[in-house]
Amino acid sequence: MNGLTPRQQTVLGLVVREYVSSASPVSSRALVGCYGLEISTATVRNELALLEELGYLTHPHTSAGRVPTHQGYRYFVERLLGEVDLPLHERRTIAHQFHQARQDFEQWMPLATSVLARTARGAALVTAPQAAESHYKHLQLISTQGRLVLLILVLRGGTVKQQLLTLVEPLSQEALNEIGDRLNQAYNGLAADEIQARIDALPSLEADVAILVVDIMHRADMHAADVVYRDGLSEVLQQPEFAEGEKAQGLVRVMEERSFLGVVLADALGPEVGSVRVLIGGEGRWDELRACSLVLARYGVTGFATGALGVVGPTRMLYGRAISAVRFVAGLLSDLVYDMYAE
Amino acid sequence: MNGLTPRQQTVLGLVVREYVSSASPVSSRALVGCYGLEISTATVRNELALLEELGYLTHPHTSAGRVPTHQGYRYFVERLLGEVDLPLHERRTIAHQFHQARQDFEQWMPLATSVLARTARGAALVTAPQAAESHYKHLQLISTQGRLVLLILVLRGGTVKQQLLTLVEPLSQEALNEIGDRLNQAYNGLAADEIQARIDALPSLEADVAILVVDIMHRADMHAADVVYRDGLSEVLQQPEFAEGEKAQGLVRVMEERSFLGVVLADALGPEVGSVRVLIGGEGRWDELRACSLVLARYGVTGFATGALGVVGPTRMLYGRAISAVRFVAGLLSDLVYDMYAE
DNA sequence: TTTAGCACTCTATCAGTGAGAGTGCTAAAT
DNA sequence: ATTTAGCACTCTCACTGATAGAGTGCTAAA
Repeated sequence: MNGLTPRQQTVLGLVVREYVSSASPVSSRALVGCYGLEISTATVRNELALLEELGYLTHPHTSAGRVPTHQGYRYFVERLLGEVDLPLHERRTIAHQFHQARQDFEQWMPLATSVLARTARGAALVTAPQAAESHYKHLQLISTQGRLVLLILVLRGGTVKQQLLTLVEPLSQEALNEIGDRLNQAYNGLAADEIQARIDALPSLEADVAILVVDIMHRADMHAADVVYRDGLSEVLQQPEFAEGEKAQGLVRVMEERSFLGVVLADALGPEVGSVRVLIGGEGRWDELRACSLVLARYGVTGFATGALGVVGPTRMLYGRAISAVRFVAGLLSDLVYDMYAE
Repeated sequence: MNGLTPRQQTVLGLVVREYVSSASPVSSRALVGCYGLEISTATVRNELALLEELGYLTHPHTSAGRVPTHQGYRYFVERLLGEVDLPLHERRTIAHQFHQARQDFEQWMPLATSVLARTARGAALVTAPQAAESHYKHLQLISTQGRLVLLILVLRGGTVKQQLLTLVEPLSQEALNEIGDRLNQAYNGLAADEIQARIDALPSLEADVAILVVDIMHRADMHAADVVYRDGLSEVLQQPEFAEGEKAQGLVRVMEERSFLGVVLADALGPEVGSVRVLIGGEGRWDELRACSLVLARYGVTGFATGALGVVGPTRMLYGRAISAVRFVAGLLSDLVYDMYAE
């Protein structure tokens, strides 16, 4: 069903590349002039007219050059782009940065986001890895002042949750340690529901803490994807398609609104770690994204912990760079997650 | 040195209020018509001309109404606004939300940011509270797999830092607990430098961990303000002053760029918790902020832990709302920090 | 099948125009 | 001395042609 002749593919590819780099409609003359085609402008015009008829290109108006349609971009991404990869020196630089930050947990997400934004030349979004299901690893109760206690809960995979807890009456740090030790022995490696099922057997104080722990784990399962790291928004807003404030505002809203992001990520990616997905112009489902493309991937280890990451840009984006950057960074993050979960 | 007559003050105040609400230059007719002044438009025009001569107002062009200058806004904020406060029902709603989130540490910053943005009708920025100096509270080493160990360090004030640690050879969880216990006993309440001074006395394994702890604490002291919570940017971009993409981009860059924020916050606020500061049009020092005003405050407990928060908007912003919102939220956050540090 | 040539269309730009808004000034009124 | 009415003046904004330029689509020849 690949209805395009080789020459049509060449022409379509050139139109996309030229439009991506110039941001203005591409004329037949520009194609022949800049890319050394061995055919005349008239022939190119015929091909362009045909490609337009097939739905890969449009006309802003009668006497303007051609602009790719969403369908045109899709064809480009799926059939013309081929397997792309970042240049070796870039891959090396990035891998080195990740290696340096390997031990420093808190740097992972900001680093990934900033690297992704700069490499893909777009606005980057990264969500923290979320465990498929939280598993208890370690609890520590720390006495603060009077009846106020700081509860630190470590989950499998290294997620740390903290919560305040007000006791009915003050307890010594030793007493708190004992409670912690008992719960740690009883619950190590269990999921929230399994803990829930064993609460009855506990004395009341431990039970209170355990209820809180279950509550925290449930919340962690629900809301982990809420934390979204962003970077590179201002770079994207420099693109001419966002010169009008209204367009710019649309993009900013997409980037800012938590709920929307969650829906798009879930819908476009699904729960499994897999290949890079490209979403062009909202793909008919999201009107707010009509002018934008997203390049998305899920990283991590399916069944243990995964997160999502992606690049947002105008439909006229550098798909090659974006796709390879997303794939590469997703791979590096997956490695980090794998190290944390392999047991 | 208050050179303005009462009537001039009234007129200036009305111009500011009207311009803030209408976003277009204010004519003498509009002032008399909408605010029921008992004087004619001609008299108002005389006053306007005088206020312009004194530098409080400008003219976009000959036949346009008046627009406040930065100096005009400053006079308005300092002398005409008076003591403002949020309406009681709003204060109650916000206090209630904070009360609900009191126990849930991780909610504090996002909640404060979102409340601030919505209440002040601007873009909100909040930095996490940073201890003046980190103090050791508790260490926990958690065995993960093989030689990989998760180090959890709790600092006074409830800050939790996590870091990976690769051992030379695997150790059991019990052995790790013993190391943790020994360090906890030795270091409880100490600052990084004090720990540094006592490392020599330790066996080599403990010493390695202690070096890492000191390193983490130093990093915490340096970089805590790096984490900035943001919200409400898209609302501000709806304002007509950001209709051109270029202006919008300037604002987004200010909001996104870490380094810049740090400088502004440090410079405009200083290290002490104090009253609300208003920065109008960059105050001559920051050109990127020429079209923006910031309403800033430091919250927390001076000498223990403080953070900064603020609202960014166009110079034509609702100063009354913004100032009272910033003050109120700063107060609530200070209370939370106080609870965490009072010992 | 390709190409040269040409008519045609649409945009972007510039100057010109008239309506409208709002001021600044002057002279009269209080 | 202050306030006010009246009016001339200025500047913007929106609309209107008119023009140059870019680029296509079509036709007829190679």
